[in-house]
Amino acid sequence: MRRVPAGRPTIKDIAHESGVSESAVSFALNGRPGVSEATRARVRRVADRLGWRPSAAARALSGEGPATVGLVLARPASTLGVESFFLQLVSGIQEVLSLRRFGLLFQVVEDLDAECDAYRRWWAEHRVDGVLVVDPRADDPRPPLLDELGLPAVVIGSLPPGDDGTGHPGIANLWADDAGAMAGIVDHLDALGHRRIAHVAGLPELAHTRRRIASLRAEAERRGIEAHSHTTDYSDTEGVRTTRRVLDSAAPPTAIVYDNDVLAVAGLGVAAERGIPVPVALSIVAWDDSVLCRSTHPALTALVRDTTAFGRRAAEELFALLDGGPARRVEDALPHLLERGSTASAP
Amino acid sequence: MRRVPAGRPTIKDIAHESGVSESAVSFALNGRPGVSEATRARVRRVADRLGWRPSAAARALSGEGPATVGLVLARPASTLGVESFFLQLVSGIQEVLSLRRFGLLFQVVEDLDAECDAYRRWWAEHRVDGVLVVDPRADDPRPPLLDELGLPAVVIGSLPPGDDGTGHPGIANLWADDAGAMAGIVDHLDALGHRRIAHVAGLPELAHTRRRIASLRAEAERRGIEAHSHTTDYSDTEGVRTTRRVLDSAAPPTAIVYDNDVLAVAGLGVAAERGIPVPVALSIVAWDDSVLCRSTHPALTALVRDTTAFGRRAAEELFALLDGGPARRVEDALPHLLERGSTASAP
DNA sequence: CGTGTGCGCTGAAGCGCTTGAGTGCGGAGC
DNA sequence: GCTCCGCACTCAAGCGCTTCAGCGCACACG
Repeated sequence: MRRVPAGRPTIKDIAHESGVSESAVSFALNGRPGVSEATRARVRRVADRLGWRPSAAARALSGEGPATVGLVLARPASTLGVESFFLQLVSGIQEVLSLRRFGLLFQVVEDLDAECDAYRRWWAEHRVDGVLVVDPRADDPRPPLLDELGLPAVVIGSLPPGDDGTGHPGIANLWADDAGAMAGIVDHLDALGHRRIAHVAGLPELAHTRRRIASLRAEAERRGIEAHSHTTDYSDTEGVRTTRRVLDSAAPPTAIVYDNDVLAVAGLGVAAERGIPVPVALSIVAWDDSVLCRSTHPALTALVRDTTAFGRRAAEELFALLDGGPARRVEDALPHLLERGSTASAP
Repeated sequence: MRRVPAGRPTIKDIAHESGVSESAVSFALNGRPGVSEATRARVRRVADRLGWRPSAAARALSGEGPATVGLVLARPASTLGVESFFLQLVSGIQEVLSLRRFGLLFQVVEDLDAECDAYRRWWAEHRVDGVLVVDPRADDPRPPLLDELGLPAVVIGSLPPGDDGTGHPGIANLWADDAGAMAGIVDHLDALGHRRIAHVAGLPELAHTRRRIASLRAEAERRGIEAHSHTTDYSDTEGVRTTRRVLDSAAPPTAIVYDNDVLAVAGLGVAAERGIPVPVALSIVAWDDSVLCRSTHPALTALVRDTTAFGRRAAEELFALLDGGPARRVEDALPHLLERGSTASAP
């Protein structure tokens, strides 16, 4: 019995072994016409036996593209690492990528400029076939950049109010209905009798922050509820500070909506520190569920969405784009509010 | 003025433009001898002007390696996404990788088998130069596999008790002194008068869990303190359940050490639910600091380490290995205990 | 003035794969 | 029996870069 050649086998080895040319092997293994079924089967068998895998580099060089998708997370180090959203998203993305043996090139950077640099570099170095863009924002420089580079991309998240995503024909968009979700929260709080609501929001430049703020204002106005939004940088420090300020105001809210789990937990901490009973004197809602929301006492009422599925859909959309499909604008399922122990009737 | 050629410029374009051969361009741009300084400068200028970047694929194909490092995170979906440790580690890793324009290929998988598959695939497809391995465990199949594949690797984290890391010559190790850190915690609690300590630990198969458990037992025995460890899967659910069980025992502990921030927050929630005042009646220590530990009320006393620096050192160690250095075994700085409001004298 | 030496550069091969242009051959069609 | 066609396959070029052998030239040396 012949030994498997040392090092990784190449199609040349397979060609040798099965007595056909390299091109025949290539045809056979890629399932394209030009070889008989008998030959195809034989070649496949030999390839399996030798444990052959296509060299990503060689494929990339000869036109196929590097079979890799890029993802950049632009977050200052201080806010890094606690949000549940992100790894779940990645997990979903990879479920889909792995079906086609695509890799995920991942980068964490400090700011938007660095993110754009990363895209440029990946493009210039032929490192990715396309990218997934998170945290869309107002006046976002990334869609025009990616359009210019001709790098297929899916923007994950709702676009800023007024932007319908048609400006950049090469860029697809998978959006969550932040406005609708906020309306649902206000609905719930309204039904509980809350008339003063505070909203501790995330970064003001993010599109979804703007959508939520706009939706809160509209909904509150419609119902004659008093509501104010306060943006933060998502850090616990600002979560604490903002919560304190809000509670110190002349007419403090009876309910606070937090834009993520970390902020909500920080807010709950402030309530505990002040001896304000939750939910009796104050209701708390967290946007995005996570382990955290379940761990606190009381557990937090949270807006639940299937982030893994969200990631899956984003990756599918990107594949559709890579396969030559149109850049669509797709809406994700509406998240739902899971009532736990942190919301109750207004005092 | 000549237009920049459409698409990405190649060294051929540069060669044309600057009137030398492609090989001269290659020499010039890679800083190797064989070209005059004048030519080198000229070529560099042209390359800059055209915005040239080496094609990762072409480089990879011609011997240089793909300039990419792999990292797999094997976690069941349920435990995913809340630990602060991970993204910080990645952030540190990338600070170092970016210095040499290396990319990070990242994968999240369900279990260890899938992780090994990922390594095999990356190796076969020439996708990575080396990998970083996290969560070392007892009877870990990964070092022998990577050794066999000849894939340079750095194992991040302490090896299991009894394993000195010399078994696999190609694999470096960056370890944190979990035993020493645990000793420091016991020290602190002992000084506060605690005589009954519980340890809500992580996954029993992980090496650092074993080190911590062994160290706790040794330290407690030495001081005549009663101490028990209880392993969990890191989930909040088990954190809650284990804390309840521990507090229900005949002689409940006066201090609990949690193996991560999520477990600790879950534990604090149980205390709140039962009306047990922290730290008056119960002290809580969290292993690994994070936003979470600062957000709760009271804030959690935590074992602080510089995870970003840890990541940086791991990446440096991998580069050293790729540069042909020996596979070393390096110890990271000892973490320190940051006292916050969750520890006090024993009741 | 011839030879040796090293510098600065060129030419060509090769990495593993894809792909379009052939090539040989058996069978259908007249 | 000849042409024509299409199938199954081979050949060779090319993707962008590295690298090694080699080559001409200026200069130093005897």
